[in-house]
Amino acid sequence: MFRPVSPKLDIVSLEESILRFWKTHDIFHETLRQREGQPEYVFYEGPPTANGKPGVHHVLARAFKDVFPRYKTMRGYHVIRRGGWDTHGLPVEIEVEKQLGFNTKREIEAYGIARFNELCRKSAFTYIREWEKLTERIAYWVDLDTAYITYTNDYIESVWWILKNFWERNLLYQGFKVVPYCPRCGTPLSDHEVALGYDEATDPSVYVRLPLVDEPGNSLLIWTTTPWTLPANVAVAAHPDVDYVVIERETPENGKERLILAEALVQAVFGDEPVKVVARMKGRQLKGKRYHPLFTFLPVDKPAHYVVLGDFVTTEEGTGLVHMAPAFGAEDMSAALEYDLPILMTVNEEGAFIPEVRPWAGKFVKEADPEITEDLRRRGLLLRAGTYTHTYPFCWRCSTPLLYYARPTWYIRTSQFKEQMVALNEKINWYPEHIKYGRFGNWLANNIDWALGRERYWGTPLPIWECQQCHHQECIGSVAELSQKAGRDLSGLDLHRPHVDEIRWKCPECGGTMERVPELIDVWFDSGAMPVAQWHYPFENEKMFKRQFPADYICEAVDQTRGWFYSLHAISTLLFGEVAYKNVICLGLILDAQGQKMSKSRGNVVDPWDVINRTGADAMRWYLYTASPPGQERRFSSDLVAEVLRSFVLTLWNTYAFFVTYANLDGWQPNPDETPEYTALDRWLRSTLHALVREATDALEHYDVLGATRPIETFVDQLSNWYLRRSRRRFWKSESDADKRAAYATLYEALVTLSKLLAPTMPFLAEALYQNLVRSVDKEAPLSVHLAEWPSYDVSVIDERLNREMALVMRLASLGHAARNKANRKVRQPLAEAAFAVGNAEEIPVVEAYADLLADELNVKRVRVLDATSEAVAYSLNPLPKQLGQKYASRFPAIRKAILALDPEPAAKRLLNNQPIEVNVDGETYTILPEEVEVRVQAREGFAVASEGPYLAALVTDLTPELIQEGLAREFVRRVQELRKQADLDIADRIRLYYQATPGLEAALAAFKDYIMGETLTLEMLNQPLPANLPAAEDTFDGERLQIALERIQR
RNA sequence: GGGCCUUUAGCUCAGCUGGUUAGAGCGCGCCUCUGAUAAGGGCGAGGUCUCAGGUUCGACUCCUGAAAGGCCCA
Repeated sequence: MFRPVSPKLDIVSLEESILRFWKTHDIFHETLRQREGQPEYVFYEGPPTANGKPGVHHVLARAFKDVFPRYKTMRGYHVIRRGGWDTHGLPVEIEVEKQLGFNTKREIEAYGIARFNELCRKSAFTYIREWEKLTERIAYWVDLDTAYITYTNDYIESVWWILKNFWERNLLYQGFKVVPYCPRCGTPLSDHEVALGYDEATDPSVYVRLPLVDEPGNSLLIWTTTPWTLPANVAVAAHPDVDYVVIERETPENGKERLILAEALVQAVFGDEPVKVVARMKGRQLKGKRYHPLFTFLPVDKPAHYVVLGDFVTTEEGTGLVHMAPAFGAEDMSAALEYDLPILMTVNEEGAFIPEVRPWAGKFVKEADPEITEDLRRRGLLLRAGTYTHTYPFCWRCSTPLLYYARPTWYIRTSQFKEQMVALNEKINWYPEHIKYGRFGNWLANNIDWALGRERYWGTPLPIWECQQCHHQECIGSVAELSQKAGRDLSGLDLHRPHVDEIRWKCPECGGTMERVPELIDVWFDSGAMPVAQWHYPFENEKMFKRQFPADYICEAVDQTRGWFYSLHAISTLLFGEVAYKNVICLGLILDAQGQKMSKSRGNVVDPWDVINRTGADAMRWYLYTASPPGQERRFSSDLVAEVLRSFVLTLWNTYAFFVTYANLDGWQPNPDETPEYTALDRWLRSTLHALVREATDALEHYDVLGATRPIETFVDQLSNWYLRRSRRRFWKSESDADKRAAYATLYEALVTLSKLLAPTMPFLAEALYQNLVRSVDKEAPLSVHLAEWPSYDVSVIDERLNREMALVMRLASLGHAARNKANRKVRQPLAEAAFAVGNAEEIPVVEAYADLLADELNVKRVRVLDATSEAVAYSLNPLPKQLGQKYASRFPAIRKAILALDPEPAAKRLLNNQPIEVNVDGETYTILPEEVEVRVQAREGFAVASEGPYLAALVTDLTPELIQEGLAREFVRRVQELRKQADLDIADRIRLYYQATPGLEAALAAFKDYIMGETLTLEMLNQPLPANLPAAEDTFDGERLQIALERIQR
């Protein structure tokens, strides 16, 4: 016996009970124990930070991460799935700062780094319970008990080992560079962090005059969107080869003025205003022209305020003359080095003007922009001020606009490995593929050195110590090495600030004090180091590390292209000259139902729990797999998931419930010793099923989740709405013969196979089916579907021809229904005959072979093929462009025309007899083959037909008295069944039936008494007045009146 | 400004290496079927396949350009 199943499905409580089952039997760990010693399939978990609640996008990533480890486990691999937590970095610090109400680094230092970092350590796991709950509920099997944590000493020590390796190979260096800098966080950002924070910004747009010293009345005209950098101006750059002009214009204030700018930009700057060009010159002729400085807050110790030349100057916007502030721009800095210009640092580390810049001292630079502009206006130096909207980088965490700012910082020489990183990328399979040479490939090809240093508190300290006196530097690669330097055992030392900062020793060169440099490292380096650091390699676990490197599979969203995907790749390339991962699925972003990005500020964030509690985790997972290709951004809403439940989950569930109900009624059990006598329908379903297994397997081998799931939907639809519908009678009939057993065996095989095919994607439903279908009858079977083997397919069962034939039969059945509809003949009314036309000779036997099936489906007494001399139709020819076009190319239109000009009747007859026809075009004869022309049929007047392409169904709609009586009998049966249902009888209950009917109906009932009694499980059928107190019904149909009542007969 | 992606029915998506009548599901209207079904079947309304050029006997599909949206980078 199978456990009885209700067609009503309470999905949420079902899933919860399966969670308990997995927990009780520790199935997850059992899947690992079972595969101990088998080949490894390596998966890396990209560590999330648990200081925020998990959202739908995390469910997306986790759903996709989960598929392949489960699948590979079923294929026999040992798949360690170690979780991980990213715990360091600014996001954590910012949360703690908020909690403490801090805004500046000074406040943190006053509070104490030790106490601050303790809070960070706790904060990193604020929502860990939420993460654990959600992870478990969506059945993402990952080992959180042994998860690696980036803040542990072991993890940090491994990171230090990597850095020491780089140090010894001279891959770490300190540079003074203009970097994107967050004044609020007080630290430079790496390029991939900058990449996270671009947004639309509206900045001032100001045109400023710089009067020339030696040519009174002439001014250089510059343009900038950052007025705050003007006090640091030391030069103006022109392009040597660009044409510049001196123009003369009227001014409201003082009559005439002359301005110098690029000729190409005159129109853009002055528009329709009439200006007169009074001179023209190349940029190089401007070189050395001196101008009056705009501001003189800081002294200049070198020559400044003259025109320099630079190739970076463009004429795409502005004036073609670029103002240079070396402290605040990369190009400005390189020009300053080239021309030995002074560098004016007018801004402090918090992004405010220093005291020397008197009018705006202490003011955040961006807030000073309007005042600076006003100051220039008052002094007559401002030509025009407006606004300019462009994309500008903001801090990815705190949204403060970044400043480009000259800072000393540490770098990794990744650019030296550019070619190797590009070459290794060749070995990685990217899904979708375009990322490989697109976004990721371009990023690698334009690689610049990795800015590693962070001037912050909570993170992996950069293990470089420097002598305060002679600047001798040493890099430390392990705790043991540090102990040795310090001369004491430091194995218990917390490797964070401020504790590591307190370790000092005597400089071996000069006897000064070695102190750690102040920087931490970029947290992306932490995550990219996980292949090594999760095992505390090379200090221990060497075997484990080697077995678990590189990863076969990783999966994250596209925003990790320059994040984790890059940090893994860069570190692995530099350290081992090897890829860190072989296959990677790169997921698109999640949008709301309107296609808008989900964000807290828009208030359109969907809480994954709302979806899970409504429709269950499986339906949510399934939606994510099937809705669109994984790399594409996708819309998401609770309603879309609910549709999955209705159309897919419930269809499958009801098929399953049907099977269990009838199998139990018949006491059917799978019997491996019996070879079922399959019907054509059974063979078709099995053929389709085995083809499905092949397709899903191939898809998963190629990391194609969509290709492994959508075909299952199609199959379930065919299973339920064709196989089962057509087989209902076989299950329903009372004798238990070979035909019935074959039907059970077929349906059983399909359901069990489905449970396995669904195991990686719908782990709950798969388990529910498996437990009842397999475990309840076979105690030897693996305890869980997730411990079972992935199904194999039998090529000999796959019969492509049978699949094509059945597709044709379905199509003809559909046309038959359409013809009935047009003729206004409901299906319950039997008709004498249905005749079909098909497009070519090969399809004719198919109709004959499936005549019984079609007759039953369409409720007709006879099925036949319309013959070529048929009564119902006229023929037309449809030359097939695919075949003929490819064969005859440009002659195709003429040949087509010639075919259409033929007399269709004889031509069609030849073609349907598989004979060629001939046409003449321009004196040449062409032989046209039967497969090159489709024969179409058209209805003649007065027949009930429906057609599509070459296919046609025609019905004989004349009714004989017998047919009418049979129709009445079926109407009667229908009413009785309805009443049985209303009376809440069991499917197998026998009944006594009372009826009263008008004469026409009464005669029909008498004629079809046996049929009726068999259909309705009636043991006694009494034409009597209805007894009181029994379930009863009355109805009028087809002009007849009927009263019925029934009672159950106790057995 | 550059790179990548997307644009097909009201919605979510198919449409294979070009083939002449562009499909499915959901939703809507009408009809129908049912002792597994929360369903199924049929018919209908709903499409300038974002736009403009080009290649071709033939373009949703290939090429060029443009537009809108998204992501990424300057």
